[in-house]
Amino acid sequence: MNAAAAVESLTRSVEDYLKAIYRLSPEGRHASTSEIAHLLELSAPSVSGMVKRLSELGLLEHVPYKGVQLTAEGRRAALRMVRRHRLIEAYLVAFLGYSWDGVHEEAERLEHAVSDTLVERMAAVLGNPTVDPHGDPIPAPDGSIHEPASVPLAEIPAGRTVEICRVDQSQPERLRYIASIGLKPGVEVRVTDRQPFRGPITIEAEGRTHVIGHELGQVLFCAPRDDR
Amino acid sequence: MNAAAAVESLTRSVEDYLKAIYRLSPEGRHASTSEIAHLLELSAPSVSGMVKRLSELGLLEHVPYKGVQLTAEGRRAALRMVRRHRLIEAYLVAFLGYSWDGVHEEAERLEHAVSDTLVERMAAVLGNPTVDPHGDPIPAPDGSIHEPASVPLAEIPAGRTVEICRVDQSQPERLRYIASIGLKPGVEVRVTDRQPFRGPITIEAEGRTHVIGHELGQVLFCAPRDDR
DNA sequence: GTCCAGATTTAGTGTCGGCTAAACCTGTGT
DNA sequence: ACACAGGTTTAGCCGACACTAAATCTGGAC
Repeated sequence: MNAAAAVESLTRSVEDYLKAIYRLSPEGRHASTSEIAHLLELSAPSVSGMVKRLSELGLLEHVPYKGVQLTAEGRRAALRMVRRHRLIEAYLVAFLGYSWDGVHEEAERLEHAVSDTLVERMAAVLGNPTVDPHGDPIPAPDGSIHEPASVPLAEIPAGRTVEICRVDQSQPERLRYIASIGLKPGVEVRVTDRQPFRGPITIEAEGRTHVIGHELGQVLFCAPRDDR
Repeated sequence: MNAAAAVESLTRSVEDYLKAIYRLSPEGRHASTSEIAHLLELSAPSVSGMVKRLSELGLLEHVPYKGVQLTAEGRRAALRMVRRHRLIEAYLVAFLGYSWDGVHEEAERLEHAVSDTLVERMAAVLGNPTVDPHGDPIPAPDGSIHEPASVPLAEIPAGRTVEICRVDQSQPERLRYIASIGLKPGVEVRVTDRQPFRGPITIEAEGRTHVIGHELGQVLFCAPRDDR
């Protein structure tokens, strides 16, 4: 409705909503009120109210009782936050001794406070990386992003060797466990055994053998490879 | 009145008020409502209201119509913010290419977002500095701070050589000018001439001669020295 | 001692962004 | 075809913090 809501000068809250909606509505799907509420740990009515305000600001499209979608404007703002978040994570891991399974919270607060200048300087000293420490792609300053194809480790047949390229970070405890056994993006993994019916998966990584549950296998993503 | 208002979990606003009051009330003096309002660029009634809330929180002592003073609790919180601010400035200058005359704003936002952990890591990689890029002392984590004695350049008699140890950063334009002619903490300066009646001061620094107004001479502070 | 200018506080409002309780849709099962 | 469960929205509320206008205090001039 309203024209250009300056992408800077959005509230901390608004930025969080946009990021959440971006995560929940890939490929033009709709994000529901309750999904957003759950992700942000807010009540459904609070979300309903904010959704109304944001759609009046022109940042999203609201179909009552169906859900919301980002407008181009909203998407730009969301991607800007994603870029910030992932670059901050990368920076903290590279230069300030953070472990890749624990940076999330710090980045969550910093992403609302840094200037564009600072973000770009961090990007520069990092050598303009294209993925963050969890293997998630970092959107370019212009908002372009390409999600490299990947398949969950749980779907790799026994006998294959793959490289972990991404780790789902939505469950912190799992993230910590994965980190504790040395699995992280870049590591080579050989699937030595896979039990049926969502059974345990046996893998070899860096010379050590681990048996992990099917659940964990759905949180680790590998680059699909044509070799052996 | 109230017991322990956790020093963490203060609002951005509250943190700004405490910092301002700390600056305005050295040595147990009182900060007036209008001074605070002016420094924070708020209306006097806004300050009055916040002062009431903060004194109910036990962070400051309010004597109506006279002014406010920090309590021990408030002082701790304020010093925590000052430490954050100055360490962030030092970090940005040292590692991210900021100039010492332009870091202030960035630090102003970041100081509210960083965790204690991050601040201490920045301090560590900096080698636990005791002064920031403007020469202002950085409070220790326990809140202790020692303001080294210093005198304005404007009061140094002609003929003396001194080292600049601190620069008042309250006027950004002056700060920029000072930086542009190469004057900064650590630089040696010889006062070659000083005109009476708040007249211009002639100095030599790093082989170059500058004539600066008395005003600028009050913004640059030097370590008092017993030598020549 | 009184008066007045200027500082301070109180009164009353507004916005942002949360909440709960209640009303309302919508789609599924029978 | 309809009822009902569960998700969604509306209504009404609250707290933090800003504002302006009005009332109030305080200290200095005379």
